[in-house]
Amino acid sequence: MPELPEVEVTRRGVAPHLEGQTVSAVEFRHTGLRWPFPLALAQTLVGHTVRATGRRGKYLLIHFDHGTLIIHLGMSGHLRILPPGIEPKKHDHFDMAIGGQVLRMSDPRRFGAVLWHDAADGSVENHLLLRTLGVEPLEGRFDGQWLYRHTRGRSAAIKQVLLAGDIVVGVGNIYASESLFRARINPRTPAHRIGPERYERLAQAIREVLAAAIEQGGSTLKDFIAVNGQSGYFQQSYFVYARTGEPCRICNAPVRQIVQGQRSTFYCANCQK
DNA sequence: TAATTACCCTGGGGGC
DNA sequence: TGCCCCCAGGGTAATT
Repeated sequence: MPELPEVEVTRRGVAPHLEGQTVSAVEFRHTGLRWPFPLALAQTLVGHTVRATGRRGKYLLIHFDHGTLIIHLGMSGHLRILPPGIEPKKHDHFDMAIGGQVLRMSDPRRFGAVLWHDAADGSVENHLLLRTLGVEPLEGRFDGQWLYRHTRGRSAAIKQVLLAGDIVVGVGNIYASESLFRARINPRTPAHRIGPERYERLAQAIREVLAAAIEQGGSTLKDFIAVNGQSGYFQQSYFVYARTGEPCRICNAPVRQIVQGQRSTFYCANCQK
């Protein structure tokens, strides 16, 4: 399932095929994903040129002069760049013909989204879905102090506070478990009970885990296929995620699985206090 | 008012 | 073969 590294790997994969190229056609094969597709998107995009690509959290941004196409991959979505004329398959919901190729979005579980933000409505950062997002974890502003300051009023478990996305974005279920393991913090610890030193370890762990996943091409589990059709392989380096009962790679104690906020959490009770 | 919790959407995969 | 249940991200509504 795409998390921040997969979205960033996807962005880097599609960017050279989109930037500076002009849209020649847009096609939808479904009424919508999480939300209905934007009305008249073909009229909005055809004839316009992609100026740049970007990313905010797990939202992929395709910038035009007159607005931004916002794409979220949900939990099973992926983008591919294809030559024209390839027959769409069952879950291929959205095509954008551009520069002699086709950007195709596939999303079996349809939790993803394709949205349009018009430049007349101001910066895309003001979009309803983007304006409440926390800081980017790979940006300079994000560090242990940032985590410490923004968790003073938060009594919920640190794992769930990370997932909420209002303090730091892009730390999904997999990377939250992995980062907490590396920082040696028990995922059930109330966020406001963690001090500056441990938050510094956590911030560093989050940066390292995400950067390593991007470097390695993103995780795959079952659903992620990179833009060139190759799978990433970060899952080979998991310390705890999906390793219930297997020995901790540090101390050999069995990895535990608990449920927090209806999500599975994996941790080592011996290493994480 | 803000934080937290519960629920919901979908469909692949595993277990029986 | 077919049925049922679980799981996932994250928005929204309900509750604390």
